[in-house]
Amino acid sequence: MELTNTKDSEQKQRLRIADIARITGVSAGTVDRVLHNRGRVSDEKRKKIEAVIDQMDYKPNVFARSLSIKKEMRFVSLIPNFDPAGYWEYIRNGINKAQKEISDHRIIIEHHHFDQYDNRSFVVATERILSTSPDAVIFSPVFIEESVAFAEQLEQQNIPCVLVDSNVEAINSLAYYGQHSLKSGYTAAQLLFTGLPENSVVLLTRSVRPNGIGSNQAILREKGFMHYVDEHQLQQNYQIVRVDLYSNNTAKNLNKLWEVVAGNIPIAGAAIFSSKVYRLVDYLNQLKLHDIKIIGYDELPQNVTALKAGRVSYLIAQRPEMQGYLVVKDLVKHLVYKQPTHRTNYVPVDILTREIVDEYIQFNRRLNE
Amino acid sequence: MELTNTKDSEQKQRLRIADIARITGVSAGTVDRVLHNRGRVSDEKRKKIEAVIDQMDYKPNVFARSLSIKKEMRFVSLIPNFDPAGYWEYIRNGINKAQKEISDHRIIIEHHHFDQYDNRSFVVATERILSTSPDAVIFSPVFIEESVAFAEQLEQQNIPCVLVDSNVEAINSLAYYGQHSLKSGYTAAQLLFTGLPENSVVLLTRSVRPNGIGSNQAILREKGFMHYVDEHQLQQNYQIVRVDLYSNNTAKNLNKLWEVVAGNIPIAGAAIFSSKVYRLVDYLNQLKLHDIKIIGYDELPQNVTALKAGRVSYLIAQRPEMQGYLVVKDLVKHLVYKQPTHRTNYVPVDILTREIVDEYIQFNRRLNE
DNA sequence: AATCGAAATGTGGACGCACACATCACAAAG
DNA sequence: CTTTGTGATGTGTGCGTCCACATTTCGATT
Repeated sequence: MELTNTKDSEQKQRLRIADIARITGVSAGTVDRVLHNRGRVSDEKRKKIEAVIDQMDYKPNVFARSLSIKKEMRFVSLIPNFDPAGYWEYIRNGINKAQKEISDHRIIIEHHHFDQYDNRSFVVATERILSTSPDAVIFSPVFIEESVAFAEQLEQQNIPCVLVDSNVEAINSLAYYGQHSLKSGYTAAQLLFTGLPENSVVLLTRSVRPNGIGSNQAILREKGFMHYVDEHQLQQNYQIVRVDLYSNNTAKNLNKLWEVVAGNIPIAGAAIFSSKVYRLVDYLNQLKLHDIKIIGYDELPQNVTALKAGRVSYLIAQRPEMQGYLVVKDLVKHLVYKQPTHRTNYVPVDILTREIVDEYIQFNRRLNE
Repeated sequence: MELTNTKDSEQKQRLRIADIARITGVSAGTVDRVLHNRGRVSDEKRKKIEAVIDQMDYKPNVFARSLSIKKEMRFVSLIPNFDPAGYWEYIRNGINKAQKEISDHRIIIEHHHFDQYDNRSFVVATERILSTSPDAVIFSPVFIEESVAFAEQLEQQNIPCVLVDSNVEAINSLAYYGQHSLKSGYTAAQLLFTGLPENSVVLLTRSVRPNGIGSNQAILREKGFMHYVDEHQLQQNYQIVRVDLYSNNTAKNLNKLWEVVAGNIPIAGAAIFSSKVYRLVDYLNQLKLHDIKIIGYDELPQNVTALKAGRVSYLIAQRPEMQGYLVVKDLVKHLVYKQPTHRTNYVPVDILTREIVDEYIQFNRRLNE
C-alpha cells in the first residue's frame, strides 16, 4: 500500500501514422497498408513498420477513426409489436439509443414487428426482411422453429444476426443478450418461498397463447422455479397449482382462479412468469384476495404501481434497454470495427422491491439519455 | 398496434456546416461562430444562419466534433488506497476505463490515494492536489468535514469536482454517483429478517476505525437497517446486538463475538455494513457458528466465495466500476461538451444470491472491457 | 542496352468539426 | 492621404481510413 501519487500517463504526444512513417522512412500510405493487412508491402519494410507499431504501442485516435469510417449499412430489427409502455418498447428504446450513436456512421435501423401470439405473422415479417437484403438483423426468437429457419436463410445470404431477450442455441448468431431464464425462475422461487407460511397453495400463472403454448422464456423460467421447489422438497409443504391465463378472456381467467380459491386451502403465494403481473394483481383484487405474496417480471409502470402499493413483493427485471443497446453495439463492433464479440451474454437477474425500484428505473433512464 | 414496418431514418445525406455556409452565402467560420455563440457576426447574417440551422435541423457529426476538440486537461482522482481486489480497486477500474476513452482528447487522470482510516492522510493529499491546480477533481468524501473544507478550496480556485461512492450534500459538486445508503440498509434488513426464526439474536457488525468511528456510508446503512427494524417492530422478536470489529485486532474481535455466543440465545442472523463480510464469516467459522444467515456488501472475490459456499445469503452490490466510469464521463460532458449533468445519481441497490452472482460479475466485467 | 511488366511505394483528396490565425473592409485618428 | 484599430469574415490544420492515381524499383525478356 502506498500513499504517494502516481502518474499513469505522460503528457507526451500520441504517436500518429505520420510519425511511424517518418521514423521508418516510408510514406503514410505504406503504414496504412501494414496496419490493415492490405498487402503490397515488401517483407523488409513491413517488418520494420510492425516493429515500430509494437514497440511504440501505436493506438489509432478513435475519434479520427470513427470519423473516417463510413459504412452506409442498413440493420433491421424484428421484435414483437408492443402496447405503449410494454416490455418490448424498452428494448426498442435501447435500440434507438444505439441508433442515434451510430447514425454518423450512416447506419440506419429499420424496425419490423410481429404479433407475439401469432407465429405466422413472424414468418411473414421474416420473408419481407429477407427480400430486402439488409446488412444485419436483430431479432427476438420468440418462436423457436420459425426462428431457426429464419437464421438459416440469413446464414445462406451471409447476413449476420444478433438475438435479444431469449436465446436459441441452435442459431449461429453473432451475439445474444438476455437473462438466464432458469436462474431467474429459480430466484423467483427463492424469493417467494422464503418466509412463506407452509401448508398453503402457491399459484403458478403463465400468460399463454391461444394455442396454449407459453413463450420460450416463460417455459424456462417455470422450469427454474420448479427446480428450486424440487431441490428444497417443497411439494410436501405447499400445494403448487398451475393456472394458465389467456390474454383475451378475463371471465375465463377469473373462473379458473375462483376454482382454486374454492379449494379451501389458503393461497399464500403466486408467481407469474411474464410481465403481466399487474393483470394477476387485478384478478386477485377482484376476487378479494389481498394477502397473497406475489412475484413477477419487469418494471412496467403498472407493475411498479402494484409493487409500491405492496401488492407485489418483488419484481425481477432484466435491463431490456441495455439488451437492445448492446446487441446493436455488438453488430457495429463486429461489422465496422472488426473486433471480436461474445456469443452469449447474460444480463443480471435484478431483484426489485418497492423501496429500491425508483432508483433502479431512474438510473436506467439516465443511462439511456 | 401495427404490423407494418416503419422506416425511421431516411438515407439522405446529413447537413454539414459547409452546407449551411453554402446556403447562406457565408464561410464555414461564420457558421461556426453562430453555432457556438462566439459573437463577431453581423445580426443580419446571424439570423439567416440561425434560421437555416433550425429549419433544416442541423446536428453536428459527433465523431468529427470529438476529433476536433482537444482539451489538454488534467483530472485528479482521490480515493482510498486499496488492497488488491478490494472495493476501491473496482472504482479505479471504472475511472481507468473512462480514461482510456478520453485519452484522445488529451485528458489525463492522475491518481492520488489516502488511508481511509487516517483523516490526516486525506488532508495531506488534498493539499498536494491543490498545489498542482488540476482542471477537475474526482474524490470520495469519506471524511465529511475534511471533504467540505477541500471542496471549498476547490470552489475558490474554480476547480469543479465530482463525488464517488458516498455523498455530502454540503458539497457543491458537479455530480455524485453512489448508492442510496439508507435504502440499501433498509433492504439488507428486509432480506435478513424475511423468514428468520424469532426469539434469536441478530448481530449488527461494523468495521470501525481505530478512533471507533464508522464510515459515512456504514453509518447511514445501519440507520436504514434500523428503520426497517423499527417499522416492523422487530425489537420485540429479536435481540439486536451491535458488535464493532476493528480492522487490526482479530483476537479482540473474536472475544467480543464470543461474549454474544455465551449469552445462550441462539444467533440467527448477522449483517455487516461494509465489504469485509468475508472476515465476519471467518470469525464465525472459527467460533464454529455455521448456521447463521449472513448479509453483507460488495462482490469482492472473497465475499463471492462465501456466498457460493452458502455461508452468506445475500450480497448487496453497488456497481463500483460504473460509478467510477460515470463520474469521469460527467466531467467530460460538462467541461468538454458543455452539456448539463445531474447532481445526484443513485446507482441501484443490487441484490445478489449464489445463483445469480456469476452473471452479475461477468456482465459488469464485459461492460468494462 | 532497351523495353516491358508487375509489384512496391508515394501522393493527395474527401470526410466534418473546432479552433487559431489570416485577411478584409471601413472608419477614426494622425 | 496614410496609418492604426476594430469588428466581420474567410482559411488552414489536425486526425485515420480508404480511395484513385502517379511514380519508382527491379528483375526478366527481347
